[in-house]
Amino acid sequence: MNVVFMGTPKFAVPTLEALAQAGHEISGVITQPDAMRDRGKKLQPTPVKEKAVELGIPVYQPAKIKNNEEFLATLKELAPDVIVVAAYGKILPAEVLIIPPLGCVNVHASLLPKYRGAGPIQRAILEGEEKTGITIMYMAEGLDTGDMLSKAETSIEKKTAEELTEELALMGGKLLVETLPLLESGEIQGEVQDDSLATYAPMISKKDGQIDFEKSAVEIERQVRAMIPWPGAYTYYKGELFKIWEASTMDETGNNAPGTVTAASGDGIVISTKEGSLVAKTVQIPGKKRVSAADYLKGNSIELLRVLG
RNA sequence: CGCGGGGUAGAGCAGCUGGUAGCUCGUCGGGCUCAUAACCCGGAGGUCAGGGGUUCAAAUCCCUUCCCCGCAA
Repeated sequence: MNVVFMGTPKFAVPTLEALAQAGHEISGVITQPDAMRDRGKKLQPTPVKEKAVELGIPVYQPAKIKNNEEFLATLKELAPDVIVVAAYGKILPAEVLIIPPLGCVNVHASLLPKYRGAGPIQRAILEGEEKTGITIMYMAEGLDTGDMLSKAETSIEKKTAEELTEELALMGGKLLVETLPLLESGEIQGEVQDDSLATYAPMISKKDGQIDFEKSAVEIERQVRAMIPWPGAYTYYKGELFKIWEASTMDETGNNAPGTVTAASGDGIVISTKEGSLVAKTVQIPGKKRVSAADYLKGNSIELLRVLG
């Protein structure tokens, strides 16, 4: 099939690869414009652009999609049978959605209708879901509201958002190439989403990483996993940023105020919470690398009974 | 050239108002102990990221290269 692919971050790359590997003719790749991504450096291409260039596919990076006649014309010229979208980063207007005969198909990282939106993976972890997955769906004008075509599941367990993203990305590419032929032959039809079950997963922001020790240790541990690789779960120790990259929980709540450091050893830095205690296993302070609690304590002292936050 | 922190023994850090380097952990040897990831004694281990400069003398001051990281995006 003649496919136009739209995607931006790392998550979208395996889908692009899967499409190419499945032998589809990818006439164009649309991705976000290059932007300043790293410190000090200059413009950086998106992961999808890098892969597209590697595959020798023409790349388009329109600054905007809406009311962009030139882009619309280009898209029509590419004459895709279907447009595949994976974490592109912008809402597609109706005039784009109607271009491909087979429609626009989205690879979404949740089991819709739950977790519509830009942060489905992290939100599923935060909420303590046992499983999540991939939904391949038609795109509609609403946010992730289109009819569903296929799904695949995986368990969350103690995975981090980074691990889940990688896993789901691969899963998404696989499921997509399995779904496309069925779509082309008309063997499957979209299943309408039950809006009453829908939840919204807003994009993760820096602030989502701030730890609130008034929550339970279990919730905070989920937050730690959900904030990997970005922005990282953090609190403050003596006014300085203190990130926790890996943690476990203990049942003991104790009598200390939430956020109090109650113990520090090679096994971890124990912090009391509203319910249970959090044991920080891997931490990081500004300008330094992530280190195990044991390594951290070799050269840094931690004041017991100090309250973090 | 977005702002900033940092590269010192295997690991994590101190020293940085210049005079050949120190702490904690680990490691090796010994001692104590019923016993120990405990304690005591002793030892090994460092071109102080690379290059250049200032100086009688630089980890410490100046210039530069490489690498790591926090913030901001």
